[in-house]
Amino acid sequence: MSSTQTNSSALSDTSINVNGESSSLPPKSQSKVSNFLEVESDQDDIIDSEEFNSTQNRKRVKTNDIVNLESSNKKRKSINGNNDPSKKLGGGAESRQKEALRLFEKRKELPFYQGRKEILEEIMNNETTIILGETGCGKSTQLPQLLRSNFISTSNYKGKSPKIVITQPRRLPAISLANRVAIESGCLVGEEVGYSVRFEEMVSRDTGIRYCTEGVLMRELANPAQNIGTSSSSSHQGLNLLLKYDIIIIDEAHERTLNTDFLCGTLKKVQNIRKEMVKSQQKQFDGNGKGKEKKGSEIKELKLIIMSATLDPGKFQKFFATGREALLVKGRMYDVSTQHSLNPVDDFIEAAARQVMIIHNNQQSEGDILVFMPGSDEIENCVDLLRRLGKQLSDKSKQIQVLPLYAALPPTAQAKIFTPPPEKTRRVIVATNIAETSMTIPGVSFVIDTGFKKEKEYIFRQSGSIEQLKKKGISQAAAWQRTGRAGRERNGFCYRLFTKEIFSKMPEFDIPEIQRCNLSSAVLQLIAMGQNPFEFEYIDNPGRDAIAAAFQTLAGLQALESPTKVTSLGVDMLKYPLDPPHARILIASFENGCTSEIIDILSIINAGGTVFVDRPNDREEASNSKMKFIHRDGDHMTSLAVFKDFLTLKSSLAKERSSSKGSGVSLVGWCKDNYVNFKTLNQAIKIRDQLRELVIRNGKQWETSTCNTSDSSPIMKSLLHGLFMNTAVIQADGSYKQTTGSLTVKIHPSSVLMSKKVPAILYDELTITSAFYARNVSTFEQHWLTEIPIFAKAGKSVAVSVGKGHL
DNA sequence: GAGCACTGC
Repeated sequence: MSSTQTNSSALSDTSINVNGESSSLPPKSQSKVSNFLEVESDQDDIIDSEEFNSTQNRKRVKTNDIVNLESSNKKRKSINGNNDPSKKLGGGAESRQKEALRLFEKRKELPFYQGRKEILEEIMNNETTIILGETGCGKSTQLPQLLRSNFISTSNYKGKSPKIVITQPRRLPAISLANRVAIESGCLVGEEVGYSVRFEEMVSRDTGIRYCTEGVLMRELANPAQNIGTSSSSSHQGLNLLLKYDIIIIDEAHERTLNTDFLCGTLKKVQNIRKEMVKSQQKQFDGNGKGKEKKGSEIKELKLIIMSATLDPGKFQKFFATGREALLVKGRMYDVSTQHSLNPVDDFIEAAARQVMIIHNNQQSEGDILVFMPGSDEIENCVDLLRRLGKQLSDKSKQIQVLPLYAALPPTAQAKIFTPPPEKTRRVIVATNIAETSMTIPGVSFVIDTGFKKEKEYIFRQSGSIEQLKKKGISQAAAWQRTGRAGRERNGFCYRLFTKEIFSKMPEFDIPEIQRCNLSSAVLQLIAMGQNPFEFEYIDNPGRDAIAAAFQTLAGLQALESPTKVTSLGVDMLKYPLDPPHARILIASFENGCTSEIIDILSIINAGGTVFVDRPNDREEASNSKMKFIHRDGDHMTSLAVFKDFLTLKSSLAKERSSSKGSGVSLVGWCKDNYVNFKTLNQAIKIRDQLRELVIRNGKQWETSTCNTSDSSPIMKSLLHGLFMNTAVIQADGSYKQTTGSLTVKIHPSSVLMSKKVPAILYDELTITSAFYARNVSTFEQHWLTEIPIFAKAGKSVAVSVGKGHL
């Protein structure tokens, strides 16, 4: 039995197929390729040739494909000669309406549109609806429009269209979907259809459909005061009831990000509170008979819609107690034949390369090859091997072009996958998980899956958490997701470098993020919302240990007055998009007079990359170049020095440009020459701007820095306020011992302090590989620790008692 | 003297 059948039969118990198609599966085709034997399809609806032709147009309006969306926007941009779709397009309202009307004909062909009646009815009749939408069914673009135009007649809305929010796990889809739906609706982005993501917002008073990232909505839930013009009744013990929205859609819920889970739990609560409020409001109106007068401030119930890929909907059904079947909407995907390795593979890099060459040499059919690897190291090895093999191909035969793809690659290298390959060349892309969900690569017909990924693991310790990046086997769900990448444009093949038996023993789903990450930020938000993290309704409980660890961190940071109440310091910490320790550092900088420098340092840390590029090939040149930036106090001050030079050059280049004097120097060029990571620093600028704005909005100043780089003590003292758990002091033998724990830690070789002997160190993170390595390290004076509350008070009992006392 | 999955506010 194929896994598809397993999957589908599981679904048939719990879902209604709204397209009215038979749920029985077509017979599977059989074929033999190389050492693979078993053949499976991961798609129920194999599209026959007639259907195949008729879907050619549909592909252009395929909704989940962000690359398609982008390219369709780009086309539009070039037609109108305008690079910003948010600005007015060349044509006026009339031409937009025309375009919308033309697109409407295409939208009607989407599976989602065809099932709209059942979908609408289910949503109207239930407070929570779960929709399982296959790739390409159009759910993310069509559902909000459908609700906006068809929900008016229901009694709740009294002639007004409902206000809708739809969340996405990632920024790019939120923006792309808003752009797409704006075009379909015949409006400009920010009018009827808008979006809000970090650093960017396009919404107005008229916006009826708002796409946003999950994090944005989570922040909104925790910040009742932030909403301008909302009455006091809109919040409930610190929880924003989101009264300005009628319907909230959680899209891509199957991804189970930390925010997916916290949103589901919190929104369920909001939904219940609003239901109670509607009831008591009704009683009040019935009592005094003045209901009509108060119509303006009338509270409405909240409708929730959970949309996910076709995975097990049982968890969501149980969690929301819908008592209803989930709606299943068929998609527009092509058939993918899946084959497993007959024997276990011992060298997956070599096996993957060999399989690439077999496909390249044997297959008649067209299409590029996508290989999934766990990490960059394996990718570079595989790319080297493939390029060597590629050189052995005869000049007459079709060639291969091999490209690596992972997040740490510079943008120019990443962009190569979107350019057409050379003539008579098959492209081979060797990628990490980035190609599983974050990036859609065009032209792929073959997937080779090693079955591995890398994942960060947290080891919670009272003395501070330890991180480990581990190579792990993937889940069955992830294997199907990878398989699906071969069937986006035509029928495809997926070769799994693991046996069918290994597959059957893989976990069915990934462990949700909430069960494997640091919860301190989320727990602080929950408490601020008046919720008890130990009693919060979780889809999957993160466990008492993880919650207790978060409590302990927060207590140490003085963010908690009691397990159910946040201190004013804690309230201040929530005002910034930073982890609690980092927020604490920022707040400490207000008193230490070094906010400008601390904002810069925090921006670099949070930019999600290294300051210096580190490639094995040019390590010596890089380390020589690094010398000129080195600050004796450690990595934080060194990063700051690089950032300051970067910013100075940036502003002088901007001045040059305005006076049209070109010096030929570029920011990117400077970064290259100095082995500095442009992507990291550029991202840091964005974060810096946002933090500066928030500091001012919260009545503080960042410009009045009183410190200079020769005396970094105010900066170090500020860092210590957030990182006191991450400190160690030197021992007689030159090793470092934790101050809050008993581990012996080493300074990571990437640190400027690596071979220095300093009395005490603080660090951003502790990782375990061949030893416990402290990364991003600075030195400080040990006696400063007495200024830190938990060290000042006798022992470390404060943090522990709050963490443990209420378990 | 070492190995760096991916997001997001």
